[in-house]
Amino acid sequence: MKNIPKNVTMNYIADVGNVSIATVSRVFDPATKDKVSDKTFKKIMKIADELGYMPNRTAQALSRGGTNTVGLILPAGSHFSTSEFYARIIMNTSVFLRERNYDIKLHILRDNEKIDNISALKQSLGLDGLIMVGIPFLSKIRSASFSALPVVMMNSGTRRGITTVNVDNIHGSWLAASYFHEKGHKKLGMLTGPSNSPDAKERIEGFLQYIKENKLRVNKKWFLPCRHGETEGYEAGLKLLKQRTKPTAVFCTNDEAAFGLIRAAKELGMNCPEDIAIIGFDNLSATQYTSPPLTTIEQPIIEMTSAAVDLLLKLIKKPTSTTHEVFPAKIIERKSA
Amino acid sequence: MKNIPKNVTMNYIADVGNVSIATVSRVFDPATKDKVSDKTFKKIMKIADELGYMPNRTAQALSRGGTNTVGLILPAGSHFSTSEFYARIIMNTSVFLRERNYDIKLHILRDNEKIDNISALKQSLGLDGLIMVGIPFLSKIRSASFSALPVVMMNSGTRRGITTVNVDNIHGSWLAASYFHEKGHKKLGMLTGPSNSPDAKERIEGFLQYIKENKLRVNKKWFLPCRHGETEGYEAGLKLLKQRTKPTAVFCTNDEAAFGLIRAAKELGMNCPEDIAIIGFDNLSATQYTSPPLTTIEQPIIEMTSAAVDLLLKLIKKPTSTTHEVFPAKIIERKSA
DNA sequence: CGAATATATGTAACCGCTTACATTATATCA
DNA sequence: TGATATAATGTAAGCGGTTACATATATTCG
Repeated sequence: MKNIPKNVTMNYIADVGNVSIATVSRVFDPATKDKVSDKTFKKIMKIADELGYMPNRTAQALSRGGTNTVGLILPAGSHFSTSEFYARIIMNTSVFLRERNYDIKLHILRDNEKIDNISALKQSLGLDGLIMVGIPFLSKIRSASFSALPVVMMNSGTRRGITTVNVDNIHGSWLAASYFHEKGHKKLGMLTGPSNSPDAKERIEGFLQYIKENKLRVNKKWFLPCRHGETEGYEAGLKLLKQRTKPTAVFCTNDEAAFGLIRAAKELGMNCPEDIAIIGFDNLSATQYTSPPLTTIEQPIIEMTSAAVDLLLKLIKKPTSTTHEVFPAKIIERKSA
Repeated sequence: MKNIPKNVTMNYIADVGNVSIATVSRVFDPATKDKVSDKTFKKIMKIADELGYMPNRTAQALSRGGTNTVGLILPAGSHFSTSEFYARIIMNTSVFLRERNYDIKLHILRDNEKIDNISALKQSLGLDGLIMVGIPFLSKIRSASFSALPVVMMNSGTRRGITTVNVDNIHGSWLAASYFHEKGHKKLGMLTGPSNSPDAKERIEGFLQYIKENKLRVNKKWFLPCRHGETEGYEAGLKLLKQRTKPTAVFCTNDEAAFGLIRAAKELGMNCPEDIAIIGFDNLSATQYTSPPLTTIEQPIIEMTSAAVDLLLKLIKKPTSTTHEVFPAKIIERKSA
């Protein structure tokens, strides 16, 4: 018996089995394995088994011109390392892709990293397609290069020529305003989120829309930007609530900011929801634990992720026209408003 | 001007630039780019820029015999999709690897997926190395095949021949018991976690160790297993606290179970920490929001992740002897104990 | 100025697999 | 049984890079 090489390759299996490399290749490709005689198939499988052989993915990828792996691009950010929202997306995407026999490469953008060439990024990472989450508008990207690529953007707004998946931010925040109003609030404020977030932008829009529809007064001082973290929410909250005249109800573009706002209110001796009503966005698991538990707007992450994956795989198989899917937001009623 | 092919390859760049493919290759390899004349370098760079060329990772990987990507293997689990602990590990690993110019492939184990051949997994996924987190002992793995591979296991216990990174579970839970005892508690109980978790096992051990050292009574009925989720903690908590005689202090192998326990206690009309003291493990961010805020044991995730990455890359470069790193656990004092 | 040395570039084999096409073995049928 | 269809296997050219080695060009110096 020859001595086993460090890397068992298809070639080696072919040698041992006394068949050609093509035959071995056929054995390992589900699409062609029935072109091989039963006897040969079993023989090769046995050898491979004993030698612990599996086809080399890299070589397959090069040869087939596809890697069967998809990139998940996420923005970095200080608050990021703990954000449950992104974590859920990662987990779900990973699981869904796995079910469809795709691998997932995680690519967290560095703080100042620009993406000016999606195509190169995809190529350089050895990817078949990309799912980008929460990426602010990328000015440098020629949409031309874009539309040809299998890319779907989640929670990044809607853009022509790009397949997108979004929650209905407008209606979601409209819901929040409406909820406040029904409870009798007339002075509505907002922690408006990071200025470059597409999601945040739409959430402001929906909130204002309700306000206008119902002829409520809007006070610009009650609309404060704030990054999506607890600390940031706390600081913005302090600023917001220390004002002479202040809102009686505040909507936050995400839950973490709302957590901070709750802390700020508490610190200023205000009671929630009596003195100040609060609604968040995302329905993170911690919303159940705060005092009071946080009323919030939920986005159907599982459905959205699943859709993103399906759309992407469809695009990979055949570049079709672009789609925009929008999923309903839902208010989760707890005790903070 | 020739028409640009759909896939710009090195060959094409070479053609356009009127140099050999080898030269282009040199230009793009940081290690060899100074072997190219300045003039040529700039010329090629300019062309590549205009054509949006980047070397194909897959081809590089095949040729170089390394993919520059590392796999992160995580267990699945129902509670999983929300577990912040794993999310943090994922984020940190991703960032650290990125800094070192490695990519990360996420591989979430299916519910009943066995890993019986690490080597094949690595090969088949096109990976240079593996970081495995929270994987219970894998009987089928021949440790032989193991030790030769660049693998580091995190939070999976310590095993000969495998490089591991762990928090000091024993001391951490010893700390919890000691904290209870100092507060005057003598009747100590535990939600002992999933039966197959290496972490949980050690946490039980450390807790019992303190109990024995201090000659406290141990009541087996106060030690209940429970998977690491809020619901599971709630259910186990109910069972635990409905007993005739019950503990006055309960240590949970993770925070989420502790959250459930808090809920169960509340539901049974017990006050925390007066009637029942509770300590968790992990210091999830939600620990600050519960009522009362949860006292917990923290593991230095960032340091641990960073160590795991460093150890792995070292192993990839040169298979050395295996290491076992253990990081200190720390008690984070809040209001629940 | 020509030989020796250093620098820049080119040639071609190889990485491990896929696949169109060619070839050979086996089955079918008048 | 020989011609022909069918099934099984083999041959070899890629896929897009890397790199040892060969070659050509530039520099240095007695």
